[in-house]
Order: sequence, then structure tokens, then C-alpha cells
Amino acid sequence: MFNGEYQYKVDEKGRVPLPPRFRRQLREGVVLSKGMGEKCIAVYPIREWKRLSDKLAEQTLTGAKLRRLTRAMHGSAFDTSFDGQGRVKLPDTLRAYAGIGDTAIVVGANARVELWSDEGWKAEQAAAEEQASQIIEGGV
Amino acid sequence: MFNGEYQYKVDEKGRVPLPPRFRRQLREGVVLSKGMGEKCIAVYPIREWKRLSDKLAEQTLTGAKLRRLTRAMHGSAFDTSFDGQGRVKLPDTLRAYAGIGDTAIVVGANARVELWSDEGWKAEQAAAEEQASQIIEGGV
DNA sequence: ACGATTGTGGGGAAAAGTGGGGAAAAAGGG
DNA sequence: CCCTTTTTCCCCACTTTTCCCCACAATCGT
Repeated sequence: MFNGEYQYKVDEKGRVPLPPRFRRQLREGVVLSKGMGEKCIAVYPIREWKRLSDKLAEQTLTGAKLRRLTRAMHGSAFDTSFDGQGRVKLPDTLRAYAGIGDTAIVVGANARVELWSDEGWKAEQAAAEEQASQIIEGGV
Repeated sequence: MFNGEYQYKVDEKGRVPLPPRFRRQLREGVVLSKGMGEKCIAVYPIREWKRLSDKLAEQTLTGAKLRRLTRAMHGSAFDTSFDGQGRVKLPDTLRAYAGIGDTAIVVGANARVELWSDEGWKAEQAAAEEQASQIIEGGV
């Protein structure tokens, strides 16, 4: 379970710290991939990633669709780990995809962690607030 | 069950005391998050927050909406606890969101506790008073 | 009036954020 | 295929922040 929002600097070597409270759950390895649909980097504990991967394989899909999803899912995924200071190196392609410059917002999102650019996160928050109010009024 | 309204100073380290009467129910841990819709900080006993989190998971939502709500809910949530003097450290992002300066109003709100800035609380009270009178006239 | 509890402040140890050096590995060109 | 250049990865170091504890003064209840 990840939660909270943290701001970190991305150093000259493209490294981003993960919040200390997240590290225990990520020690066994992490997988970085494109956020599905959103312009962010998704960070999964290796176990959670495997779970999602299996789930995809179980789906009853036609050959072409399955191949395409598999490709999309695994093609943008990098499995890595963090250094002694708790930092991960962001692959350049993902960093560019999320538009992350020299600061990154790290967001806990239950089973996964997400990395956002400042602007991207602001925009997402604004969008979420609108949507949330509609649903909450309806009685979550 | 939390009742009452208390005013406290926020010290230089960003700490706010919780009323002694509340502490027993919060000893197992607290979750701070954005007040839904309102500009305040919501304080939940860890158990209550888990209940809300589960409730969200039960909702039948499309992938994109679910991801967005999960992100909003968990991203603004910080689980923490209070120190020996019964104080919690407010995360900067939440403090800014609620516009809390060097004083905070602590309000009991049934299953949760809310933290308000002086101005925010005054405004909320005024709005509530108006709405309440309408509803009470109607027989609750 | 007295003791206990509470609001408020602050000091110091520990942890976290940030930056950088150098060895190992990888990539590229001749 | 080998040598050179670049990149990656691991470690060390410094600074700032956080967290835990102690302390004092005001308040409350008895």
C-alpha cells in the first residue's frame, strides 16, 4: 500500500529517490513502465508486475490484440532496482514520455507508485478533483 | 465519535496537537488527507480510512476512472502517528492545501477529525449555518 | 492550594536529500 | 578483434530535515 505525495529533485545522472517508507516494499525489485493512459511513469513492485502480467495472459483475446497488449506492456517496461541511497535511474525514454525535467513528483497510488512532472501532476489533480466531486456527491 | 472545536498553534516545525479526548481513538494510527471537496485536512483513524479505501475498491468503475480516483485518494493520504505530546506533523502539501498558517482549528466530525485554517473555518461555519437552518426547519 | 494534565517550545541524535568520484561495463570506431 | 570513449553503477561525503525526547509554564480539577 503506497500513499502520499513527495517532491524530489532529479539529479544530473537522471536519478530519483524513492520515499523511504516505500523502500521496504520495493526492495525485491521494481518495474518501471509507462503509466497506462496517463503521462507518467508507473513503478511496480516486481511481484505486482508479475500479477498484472499473468492477468493479461489469462484474458481471452484474439491473437493480434493479445500480442499488441503484451508488446505495449512489456515493451515499455524496465526492471531495475535502487541504489544504496534509495534512488532509481529513470530510462530516458520513460522520462521523456512523462515530461519529467529536474524535479519529479512521487505519488503513492495503492498497489503502485507513479512519477509525474510538476505540470503533469497539477493537471491531473485538477482533473481528478472534478471527477471526484461528482462521484462523492453520489455517495461513495 | 469526535465532537467539539478546538484552536491550536502550529509551531515552527509544523506540528499540531490533537485534543486529548481524541487521542485514545487515534492511538493505533492516523491518516491525514485532503478533505473531500472542502479546503481542510481530514484526519481518520487508520481503521476508518481503510474502510473508505475498501469502499472505493468495491465500486465498479472503468479502468481510467478507477485509476484516477485511486490516485487522488491515496496520493493525498499520509499515514502517520502523533508524538509523545500528542502532536502530528502536517505534510507541507496538505498544509498548503488547507491554507493553514500558524493556527489551526481542530473540529470533531463524527467518524473523522478535520483541521481548518481560521478563515476557512469561519467561512464553512457561515455556510453550514445557512444550510442547517433550512434542513432543520424541514425536520432534519 | 496542590497535583496532574495540557499547551508550547526547543535540543540533539538519527535519518534522509543531494551531489560527486571512480571502477566496471558497455558501446563504438578503426 | 582490440582499443578508445562513453555510460552505468556502486560507494562515499556533506548538508538539511525529521523525529524523539526533555523541559517549562499555564490550566484544570479536586
